[in-house]
Amino acid sequence: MRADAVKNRRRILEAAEEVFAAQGVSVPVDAVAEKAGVGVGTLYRHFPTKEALFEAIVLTRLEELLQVARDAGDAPQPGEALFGYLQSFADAAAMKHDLFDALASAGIDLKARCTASVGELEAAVQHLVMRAVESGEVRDDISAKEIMGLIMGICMATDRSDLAGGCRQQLVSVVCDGLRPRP
Amino acid sequence: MRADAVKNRRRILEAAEEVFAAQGVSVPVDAVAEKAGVGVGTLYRHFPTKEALFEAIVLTRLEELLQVARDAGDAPQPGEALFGYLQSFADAAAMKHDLFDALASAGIDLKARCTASVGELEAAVQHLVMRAVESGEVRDDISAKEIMGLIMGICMATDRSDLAGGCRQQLVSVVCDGLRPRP
DNA sequence: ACTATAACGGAACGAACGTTCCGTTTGTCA
DNA sequence: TGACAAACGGAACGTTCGTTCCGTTATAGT
Repeated sequence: MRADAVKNRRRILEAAEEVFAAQGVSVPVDAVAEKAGVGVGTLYRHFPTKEALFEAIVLTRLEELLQVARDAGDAPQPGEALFGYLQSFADAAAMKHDLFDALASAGIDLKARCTASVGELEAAVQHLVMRAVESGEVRDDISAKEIMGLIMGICMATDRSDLAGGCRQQLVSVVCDGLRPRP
Repeated sequence: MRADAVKNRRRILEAAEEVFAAQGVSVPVDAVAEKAGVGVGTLYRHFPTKEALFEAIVLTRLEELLQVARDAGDAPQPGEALFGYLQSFADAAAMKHDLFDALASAGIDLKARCTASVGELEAAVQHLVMRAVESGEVRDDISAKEIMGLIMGICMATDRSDLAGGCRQQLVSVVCDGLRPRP
């Protein structure tokens, strides 16, 4: 591979990461190319479709979240592990619009690899939930999918309204309190 | 106004209500026109822009929700009133994609009238919250706007197609439990 | 240095969608 | 019933955006 090719590929990835995170994946491809300082033709030679580029970025994000979830999987206090994870999940989703888009539309029009990764993430969260339920710290009538949906909705609401950033943590904590078993 | 004009206007509104509810407001205008059995030109004579049509539908939905909120405003048991309202809100949003869209993008690109209606709705919810807080059934460190954020979360979670309808009640109960004062 | 070719840039293409325009139809009133 | 205006339908326009194409430029091996 030629030297300028590797350099451009890296620059495209960096630009896409930045632009997608800031404005979501609906941003035009041209904006990514411009940010990277290359022509659209160059971008398309490295990534055959916009969705391929999208996948390259989002998959790494999902992997990061997955890793965090798995790291929390064996923590000594399952309840705290879950609740802490949900906070960092919310923080990540709020900062990265692309991640938010990916999770929000999972299963609608996303390519198979993204859907699969979202599934893995759900499975990892499900594991956190199960452990928390077994330890008696979380009610047993709720699924990982539902919890993730709630958190995503909170991110959406705090993202798109004039709510102060700090209140996101409070909203997540409300949900966490609601997840505890009824006395 | 001519007889066929009245008839067509009504048919357009009915079609838009149906189509927007089922598929969200991003559905092409042509789809609404076809559903109504009229040409796009006719649609545009009755509603000068797509957004005008969108407003006409969504505003009535917001009015309905506002009415329900106000009806619950004087209920004898403030806590149950709030929790019951959250449930019906979630039920309504789950069925109506347009409502979800409207709330999701409130304050971004919505016309002033929609934003105003959302504000009214917030005020009505604020009243419900205040009464519930005063009666000691709901924690006092949460605002109506934040509650709306939680509602958004429920809407989003229930909007996702692969969740069964019954789990919506569980999600609402999680949020409601989280809203109760800490023991 | 020279050439073969990999890679580049960006104009151009096509599809989707909101909106407009105008020839045709239809309701209404004398 | 006849004529006029109101209303209709849908082809066409402009814009946005993903994608392709090709003439130009830069690289790497000899």
